[in-house]
Amino acid sequence: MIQFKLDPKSGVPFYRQIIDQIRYGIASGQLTVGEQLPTVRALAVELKINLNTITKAYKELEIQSILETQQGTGTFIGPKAVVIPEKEKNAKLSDICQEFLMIARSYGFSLEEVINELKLKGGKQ
Amino acid sequence: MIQFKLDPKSGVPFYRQIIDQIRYGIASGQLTVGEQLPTVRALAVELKINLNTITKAYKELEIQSILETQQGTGTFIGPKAVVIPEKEKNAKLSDICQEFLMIARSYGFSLEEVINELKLKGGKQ
Amino acid sequence: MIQFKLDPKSGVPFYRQIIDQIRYGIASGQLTVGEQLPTVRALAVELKINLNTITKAYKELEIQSILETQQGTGTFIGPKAVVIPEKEKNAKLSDICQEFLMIARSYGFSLEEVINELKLKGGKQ
Amino acid sequence: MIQFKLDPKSGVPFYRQIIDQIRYGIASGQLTVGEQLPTVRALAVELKINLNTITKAYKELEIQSILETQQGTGTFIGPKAVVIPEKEKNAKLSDICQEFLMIARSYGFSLEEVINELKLKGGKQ
DNA sequence: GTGGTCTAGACCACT
DNA sequence: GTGGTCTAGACCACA
Repeated sequence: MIQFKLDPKSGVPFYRQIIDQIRYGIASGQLTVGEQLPTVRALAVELKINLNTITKAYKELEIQSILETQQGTGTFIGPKAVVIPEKEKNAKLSDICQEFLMIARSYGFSLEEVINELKLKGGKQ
Repeated sequence: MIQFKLDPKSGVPFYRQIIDQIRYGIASGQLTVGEQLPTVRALAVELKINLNTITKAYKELEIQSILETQQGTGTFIGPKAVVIPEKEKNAKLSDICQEFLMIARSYGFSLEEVINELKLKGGKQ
Repeated sequence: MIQFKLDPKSGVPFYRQIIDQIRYGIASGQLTVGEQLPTVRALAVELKINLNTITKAYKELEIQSILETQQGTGTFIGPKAVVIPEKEKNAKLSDICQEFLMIARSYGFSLEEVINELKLKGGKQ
Repeated sequence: MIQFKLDPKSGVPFYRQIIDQIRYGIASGQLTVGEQLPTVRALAVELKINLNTITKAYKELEIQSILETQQGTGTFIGPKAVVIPEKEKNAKLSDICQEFLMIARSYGFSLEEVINELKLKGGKQ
């Protein structure tokens, strides 16, 4: 199971927050292959958002072969969910670090400051 | 002076990329107080993007008192450009680290991987 | 007798897969007029799917006069099972070929590729 | 450019028909890399369907790296649009042929009948 | 002008 | 009950 949380102030669209949390849930082992996700309706009620927004998030993950849906049955973590090609993974890591550094530096933060803050936050969880 | 580069694939809007690069230019000392920036027109031609996009970026930095526009003369780095309140700075640092960690984790990257990559990238420049 | 197989990934609904396999069983001579089909209950257990799904498939074939259900006895291949009006048959052939071509082309397959693959597969059985 | 057509009777969802037609347009050379697609609004008016339906189709193709969208600018055929891994392509060909044969046979059509019909239809276009 | 997101609500298809 | 599709309409963000 997994506890979803939405932050309306973040500027990140709801459906993307859901996608990120599911991806993180899988990567961190909270969600396991074959596990059923909350139904679109249940999650819509829980998060107090529209049903279509949940559908959109699930759909995108299905296209990416991370989720599998069976109409009339439910939505499940797909078997390929864990597999991320090493190549693609490294490229992605490089990408997001690059962008993050750019932003951090634009505020004048040094590499040390940033890493300290990350260690602080990272240690908590 | 400063060399602007735009990446259409990054998902970061053009005007924000420009803002980030100017802020970074100042923080890193490439841009100094009083220095003149390219005219909107010149930059629009150079980056092959719409004039309004540049205007929007300059305007937002002007609101933040980082740039100063003199009618008919041009746009300059303002005197307050370097000053960022300590309080605001820490909050910002926390914010961007928080979001970055969330994203990194959604791809399954560990804190160590991320920090290593950052050190690698950070050392180069 | 006939061995049913369901493919959840195909996108084709279960009840339709069952219908197709029964129709194919008849057309290929594996199922003969008067033969008894598995009970809905038995088939539901065997395929590990809901009882209603089997019922739906049988019911649709009953409407098409391909199956006959005798209360308390079971479901059988009806005597009209083999008869398909020539007109309807040609229209159907045209329909399914049309749709198949559209799909094949959307993936960039040429007519030759498709026909070769079909001959390959068709020869096996 | 490309001429879109929707068939409400086909049972195939609108957004999927659009996806198929774009894929086919690319595969057949009617749509070339970098070409701009109709705006979501324009296409919605042209096809007399809701704007969201077009958005959905474009979005799915964007996730598949077939289209690229720049907010405020438009939607374009992406550079990777033509590249389909040979492996994946063959698997797909096998898949769709398999399913097609199954259906064709369930109606009692022989391999010859089917191939003749396909040649007939395929020759026209 | 472009696309992006979200809502409310409807109806359909499948299990 | 499950998910799938579509509409009408709104408001936002970007160029």
